[in-house]
Amino acid sequence: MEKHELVLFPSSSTPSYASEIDFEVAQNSKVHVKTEGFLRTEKKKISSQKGCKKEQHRYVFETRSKIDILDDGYKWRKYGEKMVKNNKFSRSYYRCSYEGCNVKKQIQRHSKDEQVVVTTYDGMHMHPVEKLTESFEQILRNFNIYNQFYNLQR
DNA sequence: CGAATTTGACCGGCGC
DNA sequence: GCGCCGGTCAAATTCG
Repeated sequence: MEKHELVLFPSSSTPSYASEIDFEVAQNSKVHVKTEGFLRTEKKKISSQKGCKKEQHRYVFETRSKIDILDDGYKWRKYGEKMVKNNKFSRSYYRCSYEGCNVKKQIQRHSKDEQVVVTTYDGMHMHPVEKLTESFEQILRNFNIYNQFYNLQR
């Protein structure tokens, strides 16, 4: 059985909650999801609005998979790529191409284990997904559940 | 030919 | 203040 590993972890030191889920995304393909309070809010200055600070959500997950680029159902437009220090792989910057949607994500490979892809999401989509790939439909569904759960708790 | 990507320039925050 | 570092812009280029 081919096993993917999907690990959600907080970027802040204080996780809001933790959970662990196993589910199958396809026949003979299981995904193990480890969640340790993956959402945090952060104050971010928006340059266009002087001094105005905006709360943004951020969550990060690592995926060990043969697949390099994870298709999460959203349409992304690449806008940058940068070599990061102490990492032999570059980091890619994407923005959600849905009109008015300000969600961004970064993708980079783990410096130690090059089989691990680290994906960082900034912001939350306030519009429906445009497409769903079969293998990641349930992952997405879990994301949405987590987002709703988190919003209810605040 | 319009849209997406590539890639060096640019910019702002932060540490020294 | 200056230079490094990470993030973004945008012109050129490639792609569909």
